[in-house]
Amino acid sequence: MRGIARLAKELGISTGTVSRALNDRRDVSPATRELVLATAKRLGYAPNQAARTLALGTTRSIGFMMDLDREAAASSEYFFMGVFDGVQTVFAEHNLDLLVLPRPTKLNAVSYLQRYVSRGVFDGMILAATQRTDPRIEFLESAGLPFATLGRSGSGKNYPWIDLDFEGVAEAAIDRLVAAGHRRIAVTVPADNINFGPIFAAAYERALARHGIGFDPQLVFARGRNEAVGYRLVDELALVPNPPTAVLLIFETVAIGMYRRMAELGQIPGRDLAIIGFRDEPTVRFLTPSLTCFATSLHEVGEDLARALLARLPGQGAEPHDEAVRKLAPLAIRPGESG
Amino acid sequence: MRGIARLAKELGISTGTVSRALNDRRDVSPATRELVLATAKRLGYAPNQAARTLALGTTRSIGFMMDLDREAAASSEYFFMGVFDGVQTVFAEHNLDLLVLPRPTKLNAVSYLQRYVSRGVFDGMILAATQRTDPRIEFLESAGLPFATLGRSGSGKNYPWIDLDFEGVAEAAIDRLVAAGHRRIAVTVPADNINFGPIFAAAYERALARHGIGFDPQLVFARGRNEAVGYRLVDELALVPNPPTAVLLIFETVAIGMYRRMAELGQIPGRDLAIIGFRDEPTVRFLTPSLTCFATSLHEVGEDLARALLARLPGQGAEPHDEAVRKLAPLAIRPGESG
DNA sequence: CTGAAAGCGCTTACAG
DNA sequence: CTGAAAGCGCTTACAG
Repeated sequence: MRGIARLAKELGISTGTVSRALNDRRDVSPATRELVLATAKRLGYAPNQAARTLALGTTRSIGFMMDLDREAAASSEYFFMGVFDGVQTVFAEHNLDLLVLPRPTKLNAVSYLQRYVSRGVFDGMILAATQRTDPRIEFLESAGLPFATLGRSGSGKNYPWIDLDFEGVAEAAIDRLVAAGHRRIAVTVPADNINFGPIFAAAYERALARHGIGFDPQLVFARGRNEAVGYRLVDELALVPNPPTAVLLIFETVAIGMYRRMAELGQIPGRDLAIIGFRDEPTVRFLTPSLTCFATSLHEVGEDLARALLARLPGQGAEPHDEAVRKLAPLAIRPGESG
Repeated sequence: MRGIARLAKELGISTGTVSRALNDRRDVSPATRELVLATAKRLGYAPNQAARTLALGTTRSIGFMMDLDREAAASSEYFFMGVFDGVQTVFAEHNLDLLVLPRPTKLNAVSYLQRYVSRGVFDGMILAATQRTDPRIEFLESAGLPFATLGRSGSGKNYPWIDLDFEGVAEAAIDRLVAAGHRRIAVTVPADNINFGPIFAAAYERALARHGIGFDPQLVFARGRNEAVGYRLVDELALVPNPPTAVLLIFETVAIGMYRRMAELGQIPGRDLAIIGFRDEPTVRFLTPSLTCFATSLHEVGEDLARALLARLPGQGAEPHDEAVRKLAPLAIRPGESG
């Protein structure tokens, strides 16, 4: 005999009563509740999750799908660490577990998701690195599983999302560069179909327009996110006719490669070329001259994401047709010497 | 009516037969099997995971615990992505799911593990970043849950592990540096209690001894893993009495900061200071002069890890007292210009 | 406040 | 080859 039955036998009471005591129902005498809890502790009892799920119809666990494809991920492992931590801060208060789903590179995203969804493994799901059109979103909507996304998308109807304020970043960066006298400002954008690519590019163009600066497609560089990109970018920028005097980076790690190439050329960021990065990742904080970039709390992004999903979960007093939470996480400029 | 009962009703047969057909038992007529599978597909049926687990006593999912603490993680950015991918390659053949458990920074590692283990959520567990003495290992052994670790440890008795061949790296690196005429060779080691720290340090010392070079504690730098460490390290090395002419890095990312500081000082890696890094992460591949470092297949490490665990799972024809798999993943030197 | 019983959705001896 | 039934370990109306 095992599980709750063993406890019940040990105590000479029914399993029903043990269950009620364990779940803190009020219709149990304080005495038995004490006794049950003490015995459970002594015997190291914990309720079997599968049995609980089956009886309750709820798993209390949430999946967070993560792409193993380095390029598709479009965020570093460190990025997610902060987010996971934030998500779990909120989940802990609601007795929810976070389980991360690392999608193998050779598996289709939707089939991978489906595998879990159809078997009822999760009560809800979080998606990251949303694409311009994202079949995962359509799938989850049609499956009727509550979900929230880190990033907007052209797909889907009424789902909650949290996203970084890419528009705000582009605006603040361009304002700062223009104020410093720059008129030829390049920008890097992602090379893939991640949703924030066009958003960032459009915001860049709008910000320039506000200052009466025309858009020059030659100044837009669709590139990846690693240091090697930055190393090459320095030379590429110099080759543009009427070369830019400043560049705004969607991936801050690119700055590391730029700094090194510039050092080799005897150039100094902020003097010979203005550089503004995106997030102030620990990985770029060591750069000198200090990199101008933007601070945001990944922990808070995670918390917001958790709350946005929570509001969609049944039993949270929310109607399924209530408007979903949508929020842009602000990024505060951290002025540096690079631009 | 839902689940298997709905299928059974639809087909006018018993749930038992449906189950047998679905699970490819042979005591089902080919005709009914076909029919059941077709109907299941048409209705989008997938077996409820909780019910299956409860009936079978097995979850077919494996947890991979990951530390969210950036320092405790002690692996570079993309390290785990490769490993996860490899693990899942093997798991896929055995119908096992990999779920990653991101331990919140403020939660004790053992309590976090226990939360899942005691509720029977996983059939097995994988641990990474093993510590010199690692309570998680003792806990899992006492709980009797099959597990494997990425990294050795002083804790535990007979559990399978896969580890990188730190000894081989130290040896090959020192051989190469000594052959190039270096006698004053510094080394960086982790600043925390990760298990490979002392292993690497000892191997470094032994390798020097083989060449008749005495150990100088002033040449050992216990440091973190980021670029800032490298940026400072260049100056710290120069301050050592009778300064080293070469340095071996346990964390290759440190090289990025070193390269930048050296560029500022007009120094060239490989000419003014020999540098050998550890793994050839994509993140250091862009460095010029090219960094001498070591290649290993994270995908294979993941596959080995999966197989090592698999051998401990019940029903794999293995006895619990069989000797556990223990394997050092080889790293092949990639000679560069830096040292 | 407590117990007996049904039910969650599966699987699997056991008959036939 | 198939069906009826028990069982996996929980929870929760329903009686009392």
